[in-house]
Amino acid sequence: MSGDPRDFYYHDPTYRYPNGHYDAPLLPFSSFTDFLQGPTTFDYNPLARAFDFSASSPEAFSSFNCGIPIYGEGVDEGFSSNGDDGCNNNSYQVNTVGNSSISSSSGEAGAEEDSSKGKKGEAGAEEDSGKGKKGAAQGEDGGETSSQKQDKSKKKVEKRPREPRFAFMTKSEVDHLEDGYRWRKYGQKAVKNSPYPRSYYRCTTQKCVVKKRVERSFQDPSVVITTYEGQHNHPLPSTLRGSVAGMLAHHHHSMMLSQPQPSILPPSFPTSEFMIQLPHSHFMNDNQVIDATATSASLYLPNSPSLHQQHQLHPDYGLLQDMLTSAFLKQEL
DNA sequence: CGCTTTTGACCCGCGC
DNA sequence: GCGCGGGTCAAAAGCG
Repeated sequence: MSGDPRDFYYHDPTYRYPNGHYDAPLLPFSSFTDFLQGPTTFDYNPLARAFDFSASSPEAFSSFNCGIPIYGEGVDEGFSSNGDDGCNNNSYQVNTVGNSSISSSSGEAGAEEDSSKGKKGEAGAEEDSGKGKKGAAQGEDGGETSSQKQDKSKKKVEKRPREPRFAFMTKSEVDHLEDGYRWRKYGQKAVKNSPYPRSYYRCTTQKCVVKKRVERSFQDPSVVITTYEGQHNHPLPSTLRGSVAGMLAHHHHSMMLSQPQPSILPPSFPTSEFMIQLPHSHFMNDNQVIDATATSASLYLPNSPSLHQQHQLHPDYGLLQDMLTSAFLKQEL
């Protein structure tokens, strides 16, 4: 881990990496002590969940951030660059609410192309990706392996576009936040320039290809950066209960049924729902900070103090959604 | 016993 | 072509 200077840069939200990536903006939120009862959690699907649910864990986190990274238009490849350059090291400097400053490096590395490495194992699931080849390597059979490799290289399989990703930061003592879904960890890697590792999780539901990465910000160890990729194709596990599950499931459901503009990436996360509505340019625009407490939420626009607004928080995060939407629209004006 | 986590090896794209 | 770094695989270990 040496540091690449880039890691410490402030990334211009509008900057696009050569690969086409956008730097993602992050929206910091603060204190929902409400549910915060848990140290945990929440992370995942964004805000929505965050807002309410979480339930299970009892600790509290004082603030969380949420952001969307990317959508590339080109979906594509973008992310894959793992290389050193750009992608992974993106770091975002986010405004902070109160005094905590949050910044993260999320690397968005994304590199996942789906197919890449073959997936053999779980195979079942994805049909799609198909491409996979198995990890030949692992085996020792050289022959096949090599042939397989050739195959791959020769045919360029088109990689299927990567699922939209959604990242957000959460102040939490625990890395893995409860979000209502069941996940299985399938890998962990050291993060460049960070003492904290990044963990990779996959949704355990069959045929669901949603993945998520969890890592702790090296700049602010109290912050956990969670990146979701893909959309769940199933309801929340019934085991999770309660309102949480119910709400989430409900929400999720409706989202799936109503995806208006496919072209724009509708990530699976509730939050993304409203994010999608925002014009890119503005959305990427500077850092917006949202401060939410159990009873109210505020959106701070660093460059426009006057836009600061407060709203009552409802049990239903829909309100938050509205708040965010209107806030962004205002900013636009 | 079944599922999850751990963990080292491997794959792959990219820059040099 | 090589090395780097992110992401994934899968055998082994751990856990309830």
